[in-house]
Amino acid sequence: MTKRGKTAGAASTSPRPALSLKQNTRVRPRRVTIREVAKHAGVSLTTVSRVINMTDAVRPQVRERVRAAMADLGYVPDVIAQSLRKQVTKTVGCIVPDIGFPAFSSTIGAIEEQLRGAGYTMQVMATQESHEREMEILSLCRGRRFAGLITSIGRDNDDAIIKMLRQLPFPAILLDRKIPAPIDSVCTDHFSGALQATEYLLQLGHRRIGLITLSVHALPGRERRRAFSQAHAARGIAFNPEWITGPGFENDHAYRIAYELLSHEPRPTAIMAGGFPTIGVMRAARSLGISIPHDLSLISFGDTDFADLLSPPLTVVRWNNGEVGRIAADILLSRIEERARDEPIQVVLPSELVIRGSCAPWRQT
Amino acid sequence: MTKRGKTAGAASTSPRPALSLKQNTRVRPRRVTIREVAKHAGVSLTTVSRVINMTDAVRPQVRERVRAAMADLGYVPDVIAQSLRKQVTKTVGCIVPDIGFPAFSSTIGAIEEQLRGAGYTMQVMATQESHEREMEILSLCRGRRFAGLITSIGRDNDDAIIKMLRQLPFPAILLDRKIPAPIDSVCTDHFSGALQATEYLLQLGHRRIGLITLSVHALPGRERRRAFSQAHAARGIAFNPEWITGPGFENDHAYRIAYELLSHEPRPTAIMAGGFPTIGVMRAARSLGISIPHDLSLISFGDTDFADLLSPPLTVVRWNNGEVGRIAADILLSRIEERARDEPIQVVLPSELVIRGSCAPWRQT
DNA sequence: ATGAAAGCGCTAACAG
DNA sequence: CTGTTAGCGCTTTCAT
Repeated sequence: MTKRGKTAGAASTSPRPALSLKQNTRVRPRRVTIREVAKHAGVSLTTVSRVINMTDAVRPQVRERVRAAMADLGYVPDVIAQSLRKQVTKTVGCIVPDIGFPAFSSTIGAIEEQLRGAGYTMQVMATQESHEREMEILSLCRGRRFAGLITSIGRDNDDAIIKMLRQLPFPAILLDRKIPAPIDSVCTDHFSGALQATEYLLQLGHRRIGLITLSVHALPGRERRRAFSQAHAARGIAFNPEWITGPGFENDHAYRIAYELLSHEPRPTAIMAGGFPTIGVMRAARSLGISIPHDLSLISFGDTDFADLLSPPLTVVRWNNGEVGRIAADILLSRIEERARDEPIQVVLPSELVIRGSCAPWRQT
Repeated sequence: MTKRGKTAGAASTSPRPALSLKQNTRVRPRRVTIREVAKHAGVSLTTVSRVINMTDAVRPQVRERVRAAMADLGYVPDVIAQSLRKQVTKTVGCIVPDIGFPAFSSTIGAIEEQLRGAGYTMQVMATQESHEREMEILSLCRGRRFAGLITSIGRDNDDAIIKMLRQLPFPAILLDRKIPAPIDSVCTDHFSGALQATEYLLQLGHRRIGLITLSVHALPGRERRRAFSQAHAARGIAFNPEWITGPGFENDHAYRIAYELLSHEPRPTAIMAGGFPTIGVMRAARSLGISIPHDLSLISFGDTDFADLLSPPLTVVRWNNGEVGRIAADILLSRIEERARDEPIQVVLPSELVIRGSCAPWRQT
């Protein structure tokens, strides 16, 4: 940690440090209240409140006087006080496992944009995939009077979490998760994408396919496994359950899993892996001298900007994370503003296989 | 937008839709107040408040009674009311140009983690690089009673922004920006990284180098330009100012710039580009049949997980965005809790050249 | 060790 | 159209 302090230098010419060591302290402007604005404009609080909220007619002349007073004094209404009084906030909570993780950050970005457009702000919290943190955060949310909550909780079959979610005093919407409760959700159709991918590999002649994806505790993990099984079953092909595995979000975990998977014979001739894990697989393959796609075919769940610049260009299952966020925000907003019908809204967005260069036909062995 | 509604089904057996269309409405639990807890425990509000805040001694027996009442009723203190009363919030604002942008999201992730550890939450806002939005957001922040603000404002030489920043009623810290005001900041030493990169290229014999980076309105852009010039000057080599250009954060903008740069003779024999723009350059080079590193050397500002998996593996200037966020959060926290000395704290973190395979010696032409 | 009362800054009846 | 008044849920003197 390279810290280089830097003295302000302004008063550095004075011979001795004066008594007040605080002379450099930036004096923070005190907050101006509605009361002072009222006095300055020669009206009552109510009138000021009215011009702020445009809730009632105010004589134009007076309104301008108040506006001027607000500008003069640099008045900005205290959102905290407003929220307390109105008993509502314009803040939405957003809980994800990891903010820095690209899939989440692009979703979060879209959510923020959508919320902001509707006059809401967003508070983001990361669970770091810890159940404990998740509970902590959820209970914290209860106290925050959020207008709503958008979340991709870690596992969707956790009773304690589900209970907390149901008890929230505001609407919530799930991202890529499904729980046994009447709650809105926006999911990607990971089943269909994984099905296409598996079938493609099977068609190419692969008979030993590995699957690295989320655990069964999250919808995408379950759906991909289901698609994987179904595609195999449809052709009467058996698969090795040991080749199905679910890593966390950490980077090198996938590397180790892939290394393990690829270093025992017989090894998979093809692997399908989550976006991040794919990088681990590529690295493991390189370490082991396994060439893609000749010795190993690879499909990534999730497209990226650079996927076509890798060598070979990555074949992927593609969907739109931004769209997931945007739609989730829209639905939540409609729920908050009670524009939505009572039934839970469940949206499923498509995913598709994008064939590039990381898969090759498998010579029968 | 594929919306598939789904009826709740529970009451679907009833012959006629009953009068209450709202029967499926999830009844949101009403908020429990401190008053009810007090009544339930047979004590006064004050006592309950005391056990919440552990601010005064309460007889253990009574304390347990209150605790039980809180648990029974599912009481969670109203943070809004607490904030209003205490005149402080435990929320920090965070403003960046784009949340989905990897460099920012990893910083944001680290900030959130650090803040959460100290009991703070974070509100993120994106400016989308719009000056107007920036002003809007900044003024919104004033009203939010944030405990502090962490921001990477769009341009650091904008008087209106600087003025707003100074007038904030809470401490702020800048990320990779420097403004003429006594304000804390955490920056990466982009100068040194860019200097190493330029010198490396020059050493390899390149005499026509292009630079694609942020505008001069942001510190990194200025520092990289300065390093670029200095390295050239030190060797008495001239450079073409038209080959220095600053794109926005959008993806294909860089592609167009690079395409332009590379399609006129004489064209650069080497390009240094920001992280995202690098992808655009690679794509442009591919479109034009220019091979890297043989026909064009390439250095990226900013490392990524996949940089070594590209072909060729990307030579980059590397620094640590997470560290920037963590340190910024720490400093802000120390400022908020008034543990910091009065002088502005300016931290500069190192950057370094990581040589991989995307640069080659240039045959003299 | 506990309680009563006075607000934090603002909005929403309710009168004029 | 404008002002007076009563809180929102909580913390904090100040008494007891």
